[in-house]
Amino acid sequence: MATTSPHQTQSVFQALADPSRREILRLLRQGEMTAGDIAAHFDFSRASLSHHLNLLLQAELVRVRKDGQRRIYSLNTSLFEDLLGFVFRFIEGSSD
Amino acid sequence: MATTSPHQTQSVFQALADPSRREILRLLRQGEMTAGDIAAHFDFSRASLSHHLNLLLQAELVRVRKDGQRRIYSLNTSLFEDLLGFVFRFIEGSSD
DNA sequence: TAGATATTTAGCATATCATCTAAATATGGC
DNA sequence: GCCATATTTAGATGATATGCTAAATATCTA
Repeated sequence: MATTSPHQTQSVFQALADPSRREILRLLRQGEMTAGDIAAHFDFSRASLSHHLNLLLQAELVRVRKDGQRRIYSLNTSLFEDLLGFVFRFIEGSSD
Repeated sequence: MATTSPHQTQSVFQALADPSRREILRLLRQGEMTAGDIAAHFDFSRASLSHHLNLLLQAELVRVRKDGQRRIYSLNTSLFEDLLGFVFRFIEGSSD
């Protein structure tokens, strides 16, 4: 696994501090999803979701690509699978 | 390593979201310290440090015991060594 | 007991965060 | 080009977080 640059440490921890964002990450562990698909799992507005996704992108925890009018989000697995898998398994006791 | 209860997940991630608190945890990896010793490493007031320490205690990331007028803080290593050691090593690239 | 030291608690100001609605941008299909 | 759909951006607002100073609590020593 690659070691990441220190400057993004804060954005990673900050991104993980919100329960909705952690839930987004958990959803994405099952595979990539459009913004709309993700939104369907939450009560808050799409604008709010977009904001959460932006923070996750900044932290490089997720990636995005365009497919027509949709944007498809996926985990940045290189960082996520190793780190977050570990975190959820041992801290939350509820990974996949 | 013991699995922890889900209810403290939020307090753990929240505690880790602040850079000063992460720095406190890093300091404590070298051994237990009094509140005053910890305070000497930071610019903010002792009242603020006390607040940070409280959040770390709530998250069960640190423990405290009394020794006379001092309070001696230490890592709750059962949670910390496994989880945070991993996090700092791979995310921050700067653990020992 | 009085005074000094170590630390926390209380109360307050300011900064940051999560969320909303409304408007903007981009794409697809007719 | 026009309209519908998918999503983001902008701007505002209430809640939460971080920091301060002052006061309270606890312990040690003379």
